[in-house]
Amino acid sequence: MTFTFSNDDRLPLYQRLRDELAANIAENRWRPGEAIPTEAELVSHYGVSIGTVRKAVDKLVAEGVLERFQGRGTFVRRASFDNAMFRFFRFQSETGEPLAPEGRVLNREVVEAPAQVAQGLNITAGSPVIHLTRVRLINQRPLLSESIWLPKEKFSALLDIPLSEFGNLLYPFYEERVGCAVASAQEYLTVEPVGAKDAELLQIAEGTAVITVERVAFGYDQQPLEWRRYCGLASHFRYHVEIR
Amino acid sequence: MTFTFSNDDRLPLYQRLRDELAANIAENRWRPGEAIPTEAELVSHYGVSIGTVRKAVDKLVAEGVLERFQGRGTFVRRASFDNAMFRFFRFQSETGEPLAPEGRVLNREVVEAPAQVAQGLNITAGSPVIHLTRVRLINQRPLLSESIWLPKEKFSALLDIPLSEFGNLLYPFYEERVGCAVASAQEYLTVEPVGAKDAELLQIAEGTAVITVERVAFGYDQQPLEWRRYCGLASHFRYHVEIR
DNA sequence: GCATCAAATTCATATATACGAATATATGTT
DNA sequence: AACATATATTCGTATATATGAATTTGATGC
Repeated sequence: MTFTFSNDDRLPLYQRLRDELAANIAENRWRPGEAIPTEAELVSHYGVSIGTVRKAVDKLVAEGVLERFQGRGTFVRRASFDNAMFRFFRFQSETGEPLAPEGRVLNREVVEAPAQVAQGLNITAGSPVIHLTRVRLINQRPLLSESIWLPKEKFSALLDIPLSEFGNLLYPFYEERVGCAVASAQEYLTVEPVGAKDAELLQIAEGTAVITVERVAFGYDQQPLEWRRYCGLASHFRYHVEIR
Repeated sequence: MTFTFSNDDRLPLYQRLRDELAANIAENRWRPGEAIPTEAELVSHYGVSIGTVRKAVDKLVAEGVLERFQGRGTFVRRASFDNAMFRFFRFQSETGEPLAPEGRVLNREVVEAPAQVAQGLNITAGSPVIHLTRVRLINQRPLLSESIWLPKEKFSALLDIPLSEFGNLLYPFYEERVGCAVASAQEYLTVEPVGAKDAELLQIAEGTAVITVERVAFGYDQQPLEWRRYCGLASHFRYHVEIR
């Protein structure tokens, strides 16, 4: 009744165990926010030593997939995109107020996936997708203009929900209504002159320099879930990196 | 004749060992590119187990300070800033040529440190600093305009060297001529309308949007060595991040 | 119910040991 | 001198074990 690893036996054992653990998350047997089995349980289930278990878990912690808490357990980490709006933009609060960002979906339509969207979502061009137009505001001032595309098949449940119920954060909303949790994302930044539609939504002059971000969001199974493009005034752009 | 740790004994042993190893690098006893003692030597010198040594080294590897090579040894990592020019900017090569970037120092002067420079270098405002004006070119086209400040005291050797000998990469040049190796850096990005001087150097119209980067470079002892501000056309800006 | 204390659970630290893999060094052969 | 081979060195993987720290759970008393 010992576990037999299904993957490549040329890899070190802790790597193969890492892959097994990751598969449990990708295939939704272990869900975000939940505890995975204890180290002792993993030892007996997989028939490896505690050192190997810890090394495999170490890797997944470093990858941001798991989170450990001494005395409590090891949990599937829920990716936090709460502050993604502030990753590249800073909006000064006059009086140091909390700066609660609001999200407002202005329009929803089903369209055929444009080429770039289809490529990002890894679907065939022309497949039906849901397209959301959304603005992010602080103190009623529109600061980011977003265009969001979702595969219609997987996200069709969103078509029956009034736009006013979408709330300020989309990813928890997706998870709640569609059961799709976002695990990671890739973002690509450029600077562009703003187009007519975004200019109107942001209440700025057409052609003003904006930072344009294209994002693909992935599930725990690495499948693309959402493609979006958003932009905000370049004069609000601020970013910091450490180089080593 | 056993080693006694000098640091806080409330910290775990591997942490304290990490700090001891890091101090050897910060105080220049172990130099970039060189091998540190073998794991077996560290075990006997510090009187700890191999597991603890490996955990301490693991940390420094994760921090980018050390580099391990199976069968060869563990080395102090030399930070590579070769591609820093391409971290935020992409310049298309028409024919897919190698794109060899050139660096050209146009001017060198000794001035009193402006407030922002002094703050970045952690010296008192008004202290003497060397100010370099430099452009980075590809195929003779100026693409980045740089302003570089160095503490005069530490870098005075640079004042005797003809500007033509500064070469295309400054950090290896600093290390060779001044003995100061750069270990890490912090960069802060914004988008600005270009000023008159930079516009002239970049041969663009004044007021064009440029990405402005402010950088503080640190030595292995975490002391600031260089402060610079550089800018390049915002239309050349491209950046990619992964979010987890 | 509620607070308090004890016990159990769970991850973290530290040591010891054995063997494997990658590389460098020494040796021997031609 | 050049090459092949054996040996030594050095980091990598895997196991076993003991103890400590942080947290949760359960028992107890009021």
